Amino acid sequence: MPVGQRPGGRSTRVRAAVLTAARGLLADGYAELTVERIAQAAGVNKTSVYRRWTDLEGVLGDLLSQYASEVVPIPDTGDLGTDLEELALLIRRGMTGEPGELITALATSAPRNPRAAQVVRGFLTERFRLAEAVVDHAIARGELPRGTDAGAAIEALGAPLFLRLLVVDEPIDEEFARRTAAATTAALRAGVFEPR
Amino acid sequence: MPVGQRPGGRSTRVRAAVLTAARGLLADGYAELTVERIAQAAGVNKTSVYRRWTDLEGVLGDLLSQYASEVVPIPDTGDLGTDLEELALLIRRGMTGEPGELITALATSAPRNPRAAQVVRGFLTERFRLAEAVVDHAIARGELPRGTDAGAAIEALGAPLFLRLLVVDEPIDEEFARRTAAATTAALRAGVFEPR
DNA sequence: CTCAAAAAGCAACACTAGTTGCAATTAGGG
DNA sequence: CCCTAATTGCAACTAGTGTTGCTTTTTGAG
Repeated sequence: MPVGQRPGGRSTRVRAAVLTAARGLLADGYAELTVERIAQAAGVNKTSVYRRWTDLEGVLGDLLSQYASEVVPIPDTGDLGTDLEELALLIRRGMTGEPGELITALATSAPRNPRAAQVVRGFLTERFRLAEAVVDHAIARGELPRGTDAGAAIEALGAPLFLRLLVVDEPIDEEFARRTAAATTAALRAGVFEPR
Repeated sequence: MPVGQRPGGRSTRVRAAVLTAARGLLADGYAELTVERIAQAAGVNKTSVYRRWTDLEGVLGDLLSQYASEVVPIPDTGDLGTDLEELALLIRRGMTGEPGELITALATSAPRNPRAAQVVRGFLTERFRLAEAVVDHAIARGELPRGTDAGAAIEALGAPLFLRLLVVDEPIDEEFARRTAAATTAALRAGVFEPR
């Protein structure tokens, strides 16, 4: 007797159709993004979407976790300043693309939707954690003292970019990313993120 | 024949009742905040609210503009580092209080509500502009070179605080505010915000 | 090929936000 | 005090989101 999940066949097809439809609609701005519209674009009944994902945020979260599983190349050029600059440019590219819209959509519904909050926070935490390697490498090279707070530094690096993405509606250009990286580098070198 | 607005009497009473009701409900978390609930708490019909403010965001924006009109004491201690630290602590206090919730609520609905976006941006732009005085004073004292980008520096100072307020759900404690200020000071002193 | 479980479709429904038309109230000049 | 315009209250209505019960289709093991 067949009991349990059903990973093959139509289920996967529906799942894929919904996710790609959501991706497509996301490009036109998430302001008009709705479960019913996604279902319609996917050629699927809205109940299927609701039953599987519960929420619009559920779909978006699923979409974001696809990006989360992608491997990102953490810069390792042998110099802290260059690494941080590369990192800032990397974050910038992510923000100006599709994941940027996803994060915006999820972050803005985070206060009202605990699951959405968890998804964004999880994504950022993971990415930030990976990025800490840049600081750790600098420590290993002796560029920074042992005990430097890598997490705090990465947070400081990313924050201005996120502020522009989510609140201030100003362009996140390369110049801006570079200057943000330079600011973080200067702060690190000045010992701001050393343990007290 | 009486033509025009009607600033006196019941109109103002209703307006005040709605705003104070909104303020009160905001303290219990804006997740459950809704126009109907506010109207009910104010002892007013919801149509009155909709007609006057159009939106929930309209009410919140009105509320925020009350704070915007309050005078904030920009620190001027004679030292850049101390000024920025005071400033960071000032921002922190604003965020942990009522205006913090207001800004969160408005910022999260900004992507879907252009008016809300405008209100938050206007508020922050104004506050940031005032804060630039701190950098300008340092320039006047000769602590920083002429032409230093005050706006960019203040943005860098505020960003990490806003990131925690809006996305990362970690405490915005004094220690964090102080370190953020120190990072910005270091970047300023290293000449990161000087014109190229 | 058969069949039971699982998933999807369908349609009706509940609920909430926001709108509209009309009646009742109120401000404030004459 | 009277009268007109502004404002509010009230109730019905629209639209869109999400839910539920049931039927139909599909999967995959035997």
